[in-house]
Amino acid sequence: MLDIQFIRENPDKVKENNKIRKCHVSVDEILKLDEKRRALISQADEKRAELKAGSKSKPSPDAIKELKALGGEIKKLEEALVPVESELRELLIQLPNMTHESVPEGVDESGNQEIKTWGKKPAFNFDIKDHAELGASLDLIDTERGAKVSGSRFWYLKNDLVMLEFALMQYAATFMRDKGFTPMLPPMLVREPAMFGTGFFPADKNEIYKVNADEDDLYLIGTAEVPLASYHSDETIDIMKEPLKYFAFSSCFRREAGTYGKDTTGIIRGHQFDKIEMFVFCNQEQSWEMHEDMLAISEEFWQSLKIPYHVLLMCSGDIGAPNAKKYDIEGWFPAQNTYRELASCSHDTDFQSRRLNIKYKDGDQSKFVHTLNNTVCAMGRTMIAIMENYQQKDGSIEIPKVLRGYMGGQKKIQA
RNA sequence: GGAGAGGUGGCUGAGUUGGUCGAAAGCGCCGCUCUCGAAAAGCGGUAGGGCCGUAAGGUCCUCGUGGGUUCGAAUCCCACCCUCUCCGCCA
Repeated sequence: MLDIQFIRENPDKVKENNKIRKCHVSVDEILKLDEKRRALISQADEKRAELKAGSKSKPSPDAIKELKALGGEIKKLEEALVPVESELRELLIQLPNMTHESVPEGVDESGNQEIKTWGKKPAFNFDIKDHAELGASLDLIDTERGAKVSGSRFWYLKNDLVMLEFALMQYAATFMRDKGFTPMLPPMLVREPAMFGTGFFPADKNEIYKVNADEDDLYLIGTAEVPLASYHSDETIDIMKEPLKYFAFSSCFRREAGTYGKDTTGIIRGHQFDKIEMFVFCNQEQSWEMHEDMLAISEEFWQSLKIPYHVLLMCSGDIGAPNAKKYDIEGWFPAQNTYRELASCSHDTDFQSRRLNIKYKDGDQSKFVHTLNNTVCAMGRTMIAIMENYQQKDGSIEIPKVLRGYMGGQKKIQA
């Protein structure tokens, strides 16, 4: 959500931003409604002040007659205000965040800039398998029975792949704790305000599962970002010296509407996966540096797993509505001969904190916090990267050195 | 799921026969006085937000949330949310 005062004072900037963010909401319409709204409020306030003054002690019968009339006028103004406010709000919540100046302009993923590559892509002297083939031959993934029980895009993980996920979770959690982040296990069902506050509603509503639609107002989270961001909602937090840094494990649920036929083999895209996410509440002065720090933490993580990757600076047309700026880290997937998204590092400035009402005190000034989020480790995709990059000629999979300690010293996954 | 109690400012907690109550008191916090300094004591200040205004300031809204009754509501009515206690059930 943008500050209405900012829009009032910088309509051209907002219009320009809408253009590069592919948003078609009319800024002029917003300004018109805003003006209407303020006029109505002023009128109503004036009359209400009159009414209040007149009602202080017991008024005479004559005075009551007048006050009654006044009350009617106020009611009329209030009724006129209702549609104006709801229309204004409807438009405001559709506006994307203001784009940071360092973000390249572009219409889709073709506009993203590769700003770094790391690691040597493995050279194989044998015919490599993709992760689905490896999963089948080593009895690690059962997609057929997943579909039988729950439908398409569901699966069972089995045997050493399960143990590998537990090892990864343990490794990633320890890694983040050692970086000074507070470990969390959040609720995976949230109410509507949490979804709205983080920006998933209204923009991505059709991506979200609603539970017991008629009975409960609960939604399955698509990422731990939602409960983490909402953790401090309606609070004033103390972050002038140090930001508040958290990481959380959660399962993630996504409807994947409109992805028919996309990534249908293996476990690259499913309705449910496990992920560890980091989330930071930061003051406005330190947040841009924090964003770079978070990217650096991610890079260190992938380097420790020795997964080749590159970093993309996402363009204006390919970032989500809450983002002011975003980096993606894409890992090398040898069987697809391409990079695929492993992590997404976003700076949302005060877009979420305005909706969630999270502030901090800077001296005697009250300001909205900046929120940042970044994937630590999405288990499924990470395991694909491990399986494919670490596969051996004999069909086995080597286990990355840093994970072996969490698997009782096991070095390989083999039949 | 059944029965009951309750949600007031950073915290504790008054206020429920509707009328200068956005709200007593205490704690906490900030400032000043006293002191070489600190403590104690005394004095003063101390919620958030909208709108108008360069500002000073003015004005309105908010006592869980949303509606309603009334000239006037923290106080009355309705719906919802949350917390606590007891019973039942349960990983």
